[in-house]
Order: sequence, then structure tokens, then C-alpha cells
Amino acid sequence: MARQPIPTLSRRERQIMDIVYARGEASAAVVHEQLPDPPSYSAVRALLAILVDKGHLKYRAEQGRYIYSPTRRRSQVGRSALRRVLDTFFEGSLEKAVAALLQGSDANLSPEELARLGQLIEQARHEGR
Amino acid sequence: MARQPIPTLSRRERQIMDIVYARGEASAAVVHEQLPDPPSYSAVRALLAILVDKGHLKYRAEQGRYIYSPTRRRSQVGRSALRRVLDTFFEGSLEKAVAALLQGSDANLSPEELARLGQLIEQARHEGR
DNA sequence: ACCGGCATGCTAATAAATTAGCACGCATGG
DNA sequence: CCATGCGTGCTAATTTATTAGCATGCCGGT
Repeated sequence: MARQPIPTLSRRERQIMDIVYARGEASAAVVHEQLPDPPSYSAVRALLAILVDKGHLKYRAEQGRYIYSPTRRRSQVGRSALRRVLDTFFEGSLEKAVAALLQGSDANLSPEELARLGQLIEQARHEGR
Repeated sequence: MARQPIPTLSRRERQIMDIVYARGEASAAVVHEQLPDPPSYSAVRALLAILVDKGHLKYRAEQGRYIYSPTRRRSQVGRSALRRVLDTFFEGSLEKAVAALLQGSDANLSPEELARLGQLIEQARHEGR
């Protein structure tokens, strides 16, 4: 059975989803080795089955094993996750979030990325008007 | 007792931390009414006590009740949460994240915010050089 | 001074998450 | 053809999270 209405993931479930999203797709073995403080292989597969059941993951058989991937598009889930962080920590303001990131002690952004980012903003300004 | 090494929060704990971070501080009653699918008041207070015990929240007595607030600075935790989202969904690229946000269907940013953001980027470019 | 309301701390029950182990099936190579 | 390795599904046990209820203490009003 599958339900989706409540995006209520447990701790382990979230960890696994993060891994799968970060990699795009992953086998049970990969998830297992990426998991922090990893439980048994068996436990990982049980979690994967739950996530499939809940409708968050799908899988395809490839070379005798299952390769899992998210059912919802990464960009969409990412946007919503980003919004949540913005709302929770930066009063919904992208500007404040970027400012915080830029103030990070260690080096963050390459000049190239900054340039592209600036271009992006300019473009949005013109379009928005 | 307090431990901190593993920032492993349960579902409810995370929900509560989000509420407290979003508001800066909150009483048990406020947390209770903000919680989605709220349990009893009693349950909420138990969770708050656990979070204090784990070292994520502190409280001060005010007007006979406890006002809870995070022990770690919001900006710092926010930055780390932001990084996590970037790494998980946008290959660590702030640029890609902003792009995704700008593409959001509904209205997102005011022209003013875009302007300030652009300024911020420019400033970073000059400083970084 | 007494009562009612509200907030706390504690304790114990219930529900959910997390884990491990086992049995079966398919492919590979001796 | 049979044994071995690897992957799966299932089931059941344990640990953790979540919840509710109760006893106590403080404050303000009658």
C-alpha cells in the first residue's frame, strides 16, 4: 500500500532519502555503506522497502539487483526543502540566507560561481519588471 | 545529562526545533499550538525536556512559565542546514539552488529583495578578488 | 487565608522505528 | 548438474520515540 499525504519520515528514512537524492539513485549496498552509523545490510533493505511502500522511492532491476531512485523530482523536492530552511532560519528571505552563507568563515564560492549567480539575479530583475 | 556529539533528532524533536528556531523562542503552549497534528500538552512538554537534556534547548523562567530558546545560534545552525540542502539537492551549488528557487511557479521575490541580493553578490565578488 | 487555574516534573503505557535473522530464488562456474 | 555467492522478501524481536495521566507547587483573586 502507498500513502503520501503526510511527508513524515523517520530519522533513518530521511537519512536514506538524502543519500538517494544526493546520488540520484543507489543500490542497497551503496546506501548501506553511505549511511552514518550503519546498521545491518538487512535493516537497510527493510527501510528501502518501507520507503518504496510509502511512495518515496521506486526501483528498477538492473544486473540482478535493485537500483532505487526517488519518485519525486529532485529539483522540486529540493526547492521545497530550501524554502523550509529559508522559513525556519532566515525569515523566508533568500537574501539573508545568502548573506549568512557568504559570511561563512571558510572559503565558499568560486569567483566563477559568484559571477554566474550575479548574472542570474540580473536576469530575474529584468524579467520580473 | 547532556550529550551533543550526534545531532540525531527524532521526528517530533525536529518539528519542535524548527518551531523554536522560526520564532526565536517559545513557551510550551506556543510550541503546542504550532505543532502539526498536535499531541497532548503533556507530550509536548516531555519533548521539550528531552531537548533541553540533549543540549539543544535552554530555557528561562518568565512570568511563571518557561520560555525555551535554542542553545546554538540560529545563523550558524541555519547555515549548516542550508549547506546540507545544497549538498543533497543541488550538488553543493548555491547557484543551482537559487536558479531553482527563481523558477518556482508562484511569485517569490520582491524586486527590492532581488536588488539587495544583487548588491550582496557584487560586494562578495569584489571582496573575494 | 483559601480556592482555582496554570505550569511543572515524573512515571508508566502505547505506538512506531529500527534491527537482525532466516528461507528462497537466480545466476555463475567447477 | 550441483554447489556457492549474492540478492531478495518476510517475520519477529528489541530499542527508541511518543504519548497521556497524575501529583505537586506557585500566583492572583475572593
